[in-house]
Amino acid sequence: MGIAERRERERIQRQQDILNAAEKIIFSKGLDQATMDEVAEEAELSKGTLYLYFKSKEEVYLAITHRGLIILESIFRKAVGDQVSGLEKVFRLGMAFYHFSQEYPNYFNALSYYELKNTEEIENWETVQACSCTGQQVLDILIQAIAEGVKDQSIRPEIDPPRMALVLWGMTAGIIQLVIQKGEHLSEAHAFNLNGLVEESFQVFRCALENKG
Amino acid sequence: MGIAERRERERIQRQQDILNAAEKIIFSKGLDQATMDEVAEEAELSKGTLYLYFKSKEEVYLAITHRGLIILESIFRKAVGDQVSGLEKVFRLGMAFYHFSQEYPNYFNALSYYELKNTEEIENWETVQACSCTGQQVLDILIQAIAEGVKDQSIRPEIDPPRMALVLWGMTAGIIQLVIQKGEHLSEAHAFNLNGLVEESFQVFRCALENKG
DNA sequence: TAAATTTTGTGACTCTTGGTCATTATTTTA
DNA sequence: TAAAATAATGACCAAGAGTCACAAAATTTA
Repeated sequence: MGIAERRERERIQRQQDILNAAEKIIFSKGLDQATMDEVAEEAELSKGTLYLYFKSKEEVYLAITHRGLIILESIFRKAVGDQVSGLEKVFRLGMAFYHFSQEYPNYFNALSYYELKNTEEIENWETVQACSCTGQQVLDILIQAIAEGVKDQSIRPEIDPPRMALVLWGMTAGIIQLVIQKGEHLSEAHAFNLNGLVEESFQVFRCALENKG
Repeated sequence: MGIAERRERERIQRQQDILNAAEKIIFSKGLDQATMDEVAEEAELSKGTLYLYFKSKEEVYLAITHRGLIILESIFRKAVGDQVSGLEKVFRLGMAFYHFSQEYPNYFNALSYYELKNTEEIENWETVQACSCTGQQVLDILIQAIAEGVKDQSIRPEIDPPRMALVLWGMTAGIIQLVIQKGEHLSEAHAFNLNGLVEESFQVFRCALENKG
């Protein structure tokens, strides 16, 4: 019988409804200011029900983070869709990450929060696993692009794709975060034009990767 | 009369005592788990007294962050003390930052937290100003090193010191954070040796900065 | 279809904790 | 030493995360 399946579908749907409500509240007021009561009201459910679907507020936010990662993965896949050199793919991934941060700032924030958090204590949570997994898939796309670049000789042969992928990821996340978090403050304090700083900073990578052989 | 001065000294001392207690608690249990009651007990003061010296828990942590920035500034000054090329100074600053993160991981975490936070709403706080100011001084050391490098021709002439300083800062913070936060997880999951990844990643900067003219 | 059983939902309640304030203690001044 | 100013206290409050005994709804059984 398909009742169990339908139940599962409904369960997933409820979870998504709750996440939609949570996003509305959290994205508008910020994680700290948002309360579970508000989320419950927005979702037209009682607070107790939220806790039937999520272990805690933390897990709700983690689930939202996972949504962000899914979106990022899809964006990354599109970014490497064209038939271009590995090196070019790496740059497109960098730009894609930046555009993601511009188009979905709230998801980007969630991601930064997640990367700052120590998830060791809660590593057994389903949602942490999911984030970990999707995060790895996203990283794999970058590793793959670098590996292709090494193969097609657009990227220097001595580059180790997994290691370089981590380096690029960390650095790109770092510079984007700097720009979007401290951007306003820096630009008004020093009449600093931050436009293009991210794009510009990708040039730093170019000569590190490019094969001039 | 020197009573006002002595009072001011005592006030500063109390603040420092409170911060010492707060560090003990927060650094051992983490910011979220640490309570103001515990801090008060550790400081052998009543909770109310804490609030005579700090506006909130947030400000206590911000003051701790400021301590970290002061330490970092001192480390940075030492790092550029020798008579070496500007380019070399930039690398020494990168390594100094990394060593700081290893020697004072709790202060580094505080810094990451601070850089993630949106301090716009509380920009008028004394402590935020202090962090902002010391943070700028730290950045100035880097800007100065780059500028020296441009002058002594160890760094390419078309590099704009303030912009490149931001890029290097963001990227370095990003890669260090990646390594220390996700390091354990990544290394056990993929038999990944993260040793030297930071040093290695500084090589990315080398060809971006180095003047081959 | 009606009763029994299982699943899902509820909201009043508890408990923790950041922050306050009327009161008390100490120090300085007159 | 009395009055005034300053510092410290801890009982108290409010807010919000998370719980649980109970209720409603859906499903199964008879």
